[in-house]
Amino acid sequence: MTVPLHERVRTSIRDRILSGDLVAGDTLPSEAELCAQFGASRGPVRQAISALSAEGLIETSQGKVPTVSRLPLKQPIDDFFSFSAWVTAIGRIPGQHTVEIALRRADPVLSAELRVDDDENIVQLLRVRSIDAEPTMLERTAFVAWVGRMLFDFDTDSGSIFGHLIEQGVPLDHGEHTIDAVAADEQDALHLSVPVGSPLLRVRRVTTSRDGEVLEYSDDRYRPDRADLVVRNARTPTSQRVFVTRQLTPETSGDTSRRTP
Amino acid sequence: MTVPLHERVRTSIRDRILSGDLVAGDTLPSEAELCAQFGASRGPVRQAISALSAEGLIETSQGKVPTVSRLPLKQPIDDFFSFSAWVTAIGRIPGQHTVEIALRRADPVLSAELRVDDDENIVQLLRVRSIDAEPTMLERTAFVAWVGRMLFDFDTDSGSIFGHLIEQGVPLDHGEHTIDAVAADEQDALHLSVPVGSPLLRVRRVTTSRDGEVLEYSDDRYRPDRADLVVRNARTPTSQRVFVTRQLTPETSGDTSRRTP
DNA sequence: TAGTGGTCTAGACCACATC
DNA sequence: ATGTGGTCTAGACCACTAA
Repeated sequence: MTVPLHERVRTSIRDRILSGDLVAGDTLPSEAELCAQFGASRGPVRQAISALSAEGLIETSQGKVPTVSRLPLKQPIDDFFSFSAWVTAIGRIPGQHTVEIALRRADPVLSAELRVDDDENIVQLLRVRSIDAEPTMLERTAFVAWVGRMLFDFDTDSGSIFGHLIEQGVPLDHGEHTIDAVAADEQDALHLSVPVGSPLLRVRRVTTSRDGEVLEYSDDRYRPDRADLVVRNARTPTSQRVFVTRQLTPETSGDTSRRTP
Repeated sequence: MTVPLHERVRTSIRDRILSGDLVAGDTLPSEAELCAQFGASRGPVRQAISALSAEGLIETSQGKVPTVSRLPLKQPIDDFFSFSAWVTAIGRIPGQHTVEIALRRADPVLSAELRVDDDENIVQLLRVRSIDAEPTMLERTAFVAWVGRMLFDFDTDSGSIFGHLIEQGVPLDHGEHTIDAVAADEQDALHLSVPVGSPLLRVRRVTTSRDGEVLEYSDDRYRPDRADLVVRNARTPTSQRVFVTRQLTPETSGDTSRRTP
């Protein structure tokens, strides 16, 4: 075996959690049991447990057997990539309506983002995403040709393109999201049912493989009265983690602007 | 000593890095040297090194002595809390102009956010933040009284309030940032020199102590042509980390909206 | 009280980097 | 060839939890 023992223990436990064999709140086997099970000493077992704890999958404390975290089974990471995964995770029904899917020559802006030549073809997709049938986000996505072609034999109204591409083996791994605000143009206004010029939350995303090859570029615009982004972080040097997720805009989202008259 | 040996090793090395004794790119002592230095075996030393690596302060690889990361000395975490820290870190000059600082009774919305009674006093601050003298962000902050009082003997135009409060021992630890888009109101328009109704990127932040006590609430509005937020993440289960930071809006930020006509 | 995880030691072998 | 970190073992003691 070239794969280290502590890695084998780690992936074994992780698989049991992600597959649903172990559910939130369940207790893991004790260290002694794991040692026996893998014929290992405590070192590798503890290394695996420590890594899973850092990963956020389990929680440990002295004197008690580790338990599976009660966080969403899907890591927030995945939710942040996939609109469908997020909406499903919060117990709502995601919807999508494909306005257009086309294979065409890249224009200068998109060819630069996707790092392809100006005369290369790319696949473009325009979709309206909704939550419980209410239009929430307008998505303008561009794929490099070899990835985008996989969408022509896929019903883009049926669910998560991201999930489909990953199943097909597309190595989507790293995402860089740039967040700002824009005024709705005519197309935004039409599909999101807002007045032209109203403020939208824009998230532009460049998705790459682990090697840094650009696979996808997207310009997503959210109705701010329907969805927000949330970032949680902490200064504490130990166990500092950052969580990013979307959230439904709370009903009571009061206007806190003119509080200092 | 009740504090574990590996913790002592860890904080010792971390202090040397944060104090500037060890600079980006410098090599740490080897494990053997650390063992001798602390009179320890390899276990605790490796545990400390592993933690520092997870923290992002150092980088390790087989056969080579660990080196101090060349990431910004301040973690992105800190940059995301503090406007001044961020602007300074990117080599620009931060500026701030305090429009108003006042001790007054909390209105219903703010008292709810700060979790104080309706009849309690809070400290409110309205500041224009700028980069290289260009107004970039309008900040409406509210502090619980005992924290806010520390600002009356502090020149709020001189720099980072966050830094000042932390120096005073205010246990600012956890932040929850809600990000959306709003249309500029009259006050926004006046101080940011934009037309009324133009889209602004809004970041509302609730800052709490490690115990969850709410200390500060802020409503920050950015000119999207001046500053963006960036979120980087990865799907890979191992070493998955999320980075959030601000960035200057690139000059070449092309409009990618009407690409699918 | 018995079992658990948290800490630490002492020694070993291997893969990799450097000279 | 030597030193480095990566891995693993076997045993020990302590602090905490739960029955």
